Amino acid sequence: MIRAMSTQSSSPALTADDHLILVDGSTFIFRAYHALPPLTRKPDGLPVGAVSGFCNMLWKLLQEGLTPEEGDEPTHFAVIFDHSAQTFRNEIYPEYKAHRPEPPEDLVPQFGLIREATRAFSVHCIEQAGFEADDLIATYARQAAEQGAQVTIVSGDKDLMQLIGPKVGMIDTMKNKIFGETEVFEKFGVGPDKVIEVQSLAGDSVDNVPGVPGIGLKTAALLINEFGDLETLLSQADTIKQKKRRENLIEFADQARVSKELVTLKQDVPVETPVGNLSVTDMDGPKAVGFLKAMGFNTLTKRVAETTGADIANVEASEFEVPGWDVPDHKGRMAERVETSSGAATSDGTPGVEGMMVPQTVADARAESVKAIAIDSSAYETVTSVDRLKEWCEAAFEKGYVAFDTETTSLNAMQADLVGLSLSTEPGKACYVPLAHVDGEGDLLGGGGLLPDQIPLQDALDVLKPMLEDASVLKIAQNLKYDWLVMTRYGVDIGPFDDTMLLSYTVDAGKGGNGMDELSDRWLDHKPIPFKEVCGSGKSMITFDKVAIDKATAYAAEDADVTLRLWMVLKPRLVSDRMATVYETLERPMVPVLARMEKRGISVDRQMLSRLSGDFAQGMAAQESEIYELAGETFNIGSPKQLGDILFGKMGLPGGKKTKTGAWSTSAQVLEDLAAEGHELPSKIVAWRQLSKLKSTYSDALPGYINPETKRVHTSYALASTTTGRLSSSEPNLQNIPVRTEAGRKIRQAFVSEAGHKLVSADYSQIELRVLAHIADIPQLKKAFEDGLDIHAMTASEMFGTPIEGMDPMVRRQAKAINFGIIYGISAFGLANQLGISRGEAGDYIKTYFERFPGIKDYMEATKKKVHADGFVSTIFGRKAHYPEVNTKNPNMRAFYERAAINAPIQGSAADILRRAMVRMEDRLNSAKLDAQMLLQVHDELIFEVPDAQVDETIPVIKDVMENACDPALTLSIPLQVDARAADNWDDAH
DNA sequence: ACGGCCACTTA
DNA sequence: GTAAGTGGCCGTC
Repeated sequence: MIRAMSTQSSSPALTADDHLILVDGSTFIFRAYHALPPLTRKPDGLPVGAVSGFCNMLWKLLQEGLTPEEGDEPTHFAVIFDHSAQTFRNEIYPEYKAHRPEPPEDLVPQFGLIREATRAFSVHCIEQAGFEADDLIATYARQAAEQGAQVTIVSGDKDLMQLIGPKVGMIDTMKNKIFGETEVFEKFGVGPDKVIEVQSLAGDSVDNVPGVPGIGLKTAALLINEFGDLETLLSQADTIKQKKRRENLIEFADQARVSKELVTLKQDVPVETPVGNLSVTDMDGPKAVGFLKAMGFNTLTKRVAETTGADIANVEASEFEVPGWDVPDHKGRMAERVETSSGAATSDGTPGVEGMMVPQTVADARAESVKAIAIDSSAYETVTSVDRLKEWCEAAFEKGYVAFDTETTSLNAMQADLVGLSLSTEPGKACYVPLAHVDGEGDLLGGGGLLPDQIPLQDALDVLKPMLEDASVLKIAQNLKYDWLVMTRYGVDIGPFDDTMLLSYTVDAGKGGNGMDELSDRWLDHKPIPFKEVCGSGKSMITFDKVAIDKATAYAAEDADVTLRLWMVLKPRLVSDRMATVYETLERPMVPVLARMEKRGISVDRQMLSRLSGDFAQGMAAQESEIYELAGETFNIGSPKQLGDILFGKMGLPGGKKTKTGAWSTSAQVLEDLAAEGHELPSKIVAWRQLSKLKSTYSDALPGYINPETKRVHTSYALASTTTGRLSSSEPNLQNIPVRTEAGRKIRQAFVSEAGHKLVSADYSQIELRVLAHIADIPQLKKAFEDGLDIHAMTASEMFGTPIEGMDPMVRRQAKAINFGIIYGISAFGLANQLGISRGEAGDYIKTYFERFPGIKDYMEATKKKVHADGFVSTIFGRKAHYPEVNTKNPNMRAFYERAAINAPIQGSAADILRRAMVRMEDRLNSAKLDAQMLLQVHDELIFEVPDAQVDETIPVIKDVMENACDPALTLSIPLQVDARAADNWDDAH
């Protein structure tokens, strides 16, 4: 039942019985935009997230009023908007709000829609040229209060707090917070009547109100409480004891006066609509329903229809134009059109000449506006007081987002100590908070004492932690996994967040690197200060804590500034390129998952590795003496050049392949061919090299990665380093631990579980071939997987007509090589090499294969066609892999990119599936009350550490998550199969 | 000290 | 034939 709304005739005067509600539309729009997940209208991708938030808020307000109590229903109601950026304040102070970036591109079309929404709900929609919404609110509030009516301002904007009084209240419906004198006092340290005095001293970084340097909210309140008001303070400034404060108050007195004008809301705007005309009117049900229907807000449409009695079926969705939004289905593809215009996209991802002729992409437009504000690394603030740090956090809360970066003593996050951190809330405005800088000069004299003017670490963390963990502030970082790992060691659990590296990777994988310096150059035409310019490089490199604080500020704050700008440029591309789901399901949630895996690490048996190194050395020594004897001299076996001279020069053996540089190749393949001809030396070289590799890369190197504190090895996973969506692992790479040879498996045996635990390895069986069967839709392959057959034997049987039972292993081996070849984008050349057959024979095999499985050929041709036309290919979950140079004229390169493009959807889809499993795994284990810990990922395998007693219970859960990882987004036409085993070491579990 | 090349390891 | 990372050698700076 709709609340009684009097349609009283507009009267110029209000009475004590009246209640005026003034909704601050502008700040609400921004809050709704940032607080709510992005939402787009179904048919055309029109962004409507903020509109939805606004409508829900307005409806709730109209339905329920401000509080559950009766009697405060409004008699007058209006939503007030800002009209334009330029106001009388810019005449007083041109820099006012100058640092404010352009609104996000996907918010722009929503401004008009929200005004439409207001009118659709039959609510007065007020705006006036030359005045901010705040001034209109101030004027209406004063007029209504003077006439004795009650006024409630709906806003979270602190600038409106100066209006609070006996008749004027303020409420923040989004945070469900009522602002009274107490809250004002908490915020400003003074009552509402003195708020402007305090603001004019403290200034406002968000609106770029200058204030007086060195005076923050705390000091300002102190001074105003002592002197009463700004003018009294300024006239008696010479009596202030603190030298710097006194000087600043005298020097910047006029700046304070200008600030006061800026923050004082104008209460005498010649309003075009008199306050008496703002009376509440009955809602026009069909009108509201028509609008909501057009927006596609099904739930709210239904609710409003029920309440107003409008008949949904009989109401047409209203029609209106959205400036800046083209014909449906056009806009969403603009970004791709830039790419598809042949030759338009250059390798660095920027549109070429033709790109200028099509509508600019959202990101391009945003890049232009972000670039317009200069990057000046000398203009950043060094935060040295807790008060200033609090103000920066306040700014982050105000904005709802903040760019964030840590500076540490090491590139290795697991052993990096925090040195400082930087924040940025708007382009051009960033700060650095030094925390642990030491004297860099005196290290020879045993110096290294903590430098002065740094906030004690714990004090800073106490201020930062609530903000970094608050759900209403989006933390923006470049490669957040690093900062997450650092901060977690200081007890801070960062969230929610965006990662600019992952944003770039999501939309541009394959177009180039995703490092900050490269992205900055690509999108902002700006080269940030290189790290080596601050810390040096190589042997003379210093740790960041030894860097002078002013230099550190320039470098670190610039990183935060650049990160924020990159976010502003890249985030809209999720919408324009329709990649939001990929980012939100396959990229962003991987950050905490991988961070926890890295943090856990895995245990390796140091003594076992040490023994192995000894064994390998012995084996190598035995080979060495025989090699020298056969060669007739000693030489460096590890030098391909010297080895080539011996083999192909001195000994006169026939050379096989040549390397890229023209030298005779000494690859294992060549040496094995020579061995097959009866030569003794080459096979010994091969054996020596294998031992040498095992020793240097694994048994010698791995112990050096054991973290002294945790006694475990912590690899680092790169989320954004492959074109296909696979992860990579480094320092150490735990994705290439030997498994093929007996000697190699000894290394794997050194990866062990803790006492009382087992290692569980769970791997997908033939996941890439299964994905291929699904994508290319091959009936025989799908049937074979459904029936659980030996896929390679089935392939051989299909190709050569031999029965599966009693099949020659060599025939199966050939079919297996062909299956793998298909995944790799097969060529006769490659297959011939792999199988040691002629190019002609290999070509015949491929021909036969294509005849038996014509769908494979179709898939390959379609993929090649697509990559040439679009410059990218996609996985089954929509991840893109770009090949910007696929149209090169060099036939070899062209074929190479084509093979890569054929492989990418297969490899990438498998990678997506495992990512989905990983994102869900921890929750599923937790809710099953299992203590299994996910430790490693190796492309088709996950390794867990599981308490002995829980192994049997855990394995089915792991298998279930992995085998059903595609649900509910997608149903594969083949089953996924996971094999899992438990053992005390990785080799036995595998 | 750095980077390219070659070799070897994995999925 | 796809996708990665690391270590030793060796020429260049």
